[in-house]
Parts: sequence; structure tokens; C-alpha cells
Amino acid sequence: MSHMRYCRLMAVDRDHVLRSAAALLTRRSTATMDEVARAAGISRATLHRQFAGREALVRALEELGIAECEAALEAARPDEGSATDAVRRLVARIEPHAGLLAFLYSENQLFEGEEQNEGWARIDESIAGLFRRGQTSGEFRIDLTPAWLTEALYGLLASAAWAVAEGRVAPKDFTHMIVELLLGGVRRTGSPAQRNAT
Amino acid sequence: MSHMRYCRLMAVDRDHVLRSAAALLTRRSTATMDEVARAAGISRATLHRQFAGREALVRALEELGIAECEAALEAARPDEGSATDAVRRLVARIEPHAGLLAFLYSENQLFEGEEQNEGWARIDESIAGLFRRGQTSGEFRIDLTPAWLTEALYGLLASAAWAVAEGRVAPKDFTHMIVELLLGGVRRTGSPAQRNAT
DNA sequence: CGCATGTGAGACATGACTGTCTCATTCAAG
DNA sequence: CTTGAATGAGACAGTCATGTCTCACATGCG
Repeated sequence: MSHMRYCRLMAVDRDHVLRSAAALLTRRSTATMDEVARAAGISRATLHRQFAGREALVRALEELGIAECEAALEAARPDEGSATDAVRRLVARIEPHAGLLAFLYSENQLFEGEEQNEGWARIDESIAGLFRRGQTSGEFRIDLTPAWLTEALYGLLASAAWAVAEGRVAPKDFTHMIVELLLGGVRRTGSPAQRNAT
Repeated sequence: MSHMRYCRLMAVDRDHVLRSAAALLTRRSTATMDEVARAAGISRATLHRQFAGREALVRALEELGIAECEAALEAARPDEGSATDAVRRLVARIEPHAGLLAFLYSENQLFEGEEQNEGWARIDESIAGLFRRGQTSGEFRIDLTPAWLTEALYGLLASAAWAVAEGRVAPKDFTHMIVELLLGGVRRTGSPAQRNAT
């Protein structure tokens, strides 16, 4: 019985540590293990008992990011309604985790050599599939590849997260900025999406 | 006289070292000073004689990136013709340096606390001014702030540079991808830019 | 109370990168 | 040829984060 309790408590603590680590590394991606521990309110020793090294911590954060991305993807129902609305829902769902995503995005640039987690491949494929659906339905233009659109979405999410973190843009505009730029671009076109924009 | 020659040779070497450092750090942003030296074909000692430490090297790369951005900005003639065409020219001019820009962009995220080089402020202002001009002329929509559009352009440049580096998109599409997404977005609008697209 | 478990604090060794130094070599100019 | 300058190679200490360890303390349970 004490063994059960042990596991449950560890899991709770682990999640809390993970969340605060994500919050910290979102701002300071080079934060020390000691800083991560302090941010979580625990000692470096305890942090090490839960995550065997920085590597393991980043891996766990990656799993967390993947899980939240997949949850956002599922909640956005990418196969329902117009692809346009699905993109809107998707960005709105991802917004709360954009900081973590930006951290993992830049972290992936450093790994270079190693193969990336297969979870990202699934997510990439889902998002690319959403763009592809919009193309075949005639909503989206076809001269931009789904792979590029997916990559561009990541870039815009990271840019927006950093711009918000540094106070260059207002947090409340986050979703609107990304969705409107991604969907409609910067040019005035007289499309419905822009007629009712402020 | 020998003193003059000394200076000139140093300048040439310095530029060569800077270029190869940029090329290397574009791919591996965490490369060692030793790796940077080898990539430039010189020893670590000589590298240290030209740049007093990694800090100085990154600063010099920053100056290089700023200079090339300003050159691209000037060559793009942002005040001539339509803002749309000016954006096209700008992206086309920046494209060769997108890798370096991406490195410096992610590097700036790490500095966090320190103040950024004023050169970036000038460039930001120039680019934002271009977007603002497009807004006042009626070409661009006004519900997206010039500051966000500038940030988004950086993000798209970095995303595209990374996507190309990892082989996810074709290098030849670089400018087209960025310009078309930024200007027109992903939705089909029947605008002239999309009618003649493949 | 006695005991066990989880924890914090801190010491310790390790590894990686950095910055500095010396010394031998090369190369071009006088 | 001789000299001076730049370079490459390597040694060296310093720094910083990491990973591991020990020990003392506290909390909870029997």
C-alpha cells in the first residue's frame, strides 16, 4: 500500500516540476538544473531523483509538449467544418502552450544530428493533413506545400510567443495575429475575414 | 608601410573567418571555438587573436548580420513603388543571409536580459515603416500591427532557413514561400498574385 | 518511542569549453 | 642570409554545469 501511495505522490510532484520547468525554460532556455529546481521549489538533489539529468528533463518536456499538442489537435477537430475554422480552433488551443513549443522548437535546432521524437512526426503529419484538406477543398491555395505551411505555423507560434514574452505585442492579440496572418496574409483582399476586422 | 599591409591582410582574413563562422554556426549554433577555427582553416590561437573570445565573435557576427540587413534594406528601396513589391524585393535580398539571421535571432532569445544592439532597432523600425506605408496606402490590412508583421517576417525567415537546412522544403522556393505566405496568406482569394501561381 | 522514507544541503569529482601562455615554424621583406 | 611578424600546436589553469555521493533533518507510520 505504501508503495501505491509512493507512486501517486511521485507522479503529482513530477507533473508540478515539469510545469514549472516548462514555465522557466520558456523564458530562459539556458537555465541551470539548479535554477529549474529552485523554480519548482525543490532541491537539485530531488530534481535529479525525478529526472536523471538535463537530458531526461528535456525529453520529458518534449513528451509533455507532444501530449499537449496532440490534445490541442484533437480538441480542435481538424476534420470537421471548413479547414479555415479548423486552423482557427487549432491555434486557439495551442496558444496556452506556445511558450513551451517555442522552447522545444529552438531546442530541436540544436540537436541537429539526432533523430527527433516520432511524436512530432505524427503531429506534423496531422497539421500538414489539415492544410492539405484545405487545399483539396479549394479553401487554400495550392502553390504552398503543406510541409512549408506546417513549418511556417511553428515559426509564427514561436515568433508570437517570444514577441509577447518581450512585450513587443499584446498577449490578448496572440491568436488573432497568428491566425489572420497565416490565413489571410498582410494584403487587403476584401475577403470576409478582413471585412469584419477592426 | 608594412603596417598598412598588416592591417589590410588582417581585414581580409577577418572577413573570411567571419563568413565561415556564420556558415558553421548557422548549422550548429553551439559549435565550439575550436570547431569555428577549424571551419575557417585556422588555429584556435589565431581565432582568438582576431576575436577576443566567443562573445566578441558573436558580436562581430551580429554586426555582420546588421550590415547585411541594412544593405538588403537599402538595395530593396523600401520607399519606392508599391509596398507589396518592396516586401518582395526585401525578402529576395535577405534570402542569402537568412541562415545567419536565424542564428542571430535564436541567439537573441538567450541574451534575454541584456540590451540588444541598436542596429536591430533601426532595422526593425525600417521594416515596420515599410509595413506601415503599405497600411496607409491601403495595400495592407490595418488590424495587424507593423511590430507584429516585422516579428512575423523574422519568424518566417528563420523557419524557412531551418526547413531548407533540414531538407524539408526546396531551397529554390525560399523567397516565394515566404513572400506569398506573408503577403497573401494561405487562403485562396482570387488576387492577381495567386491567379498566376502554379 | 523507534524506524523508515523522502528531502535539503552541501561536498566532491568530472568533463567541457574557455582564455592565456609559450615555443617552434614558416614566410616574406630588407 | 637575417630578421621580424604571423601562425600553429600544445600546455596550462580557470570556470561552470553536471552527476554522484554522504549526511542530517523531518515527517509519517507502526
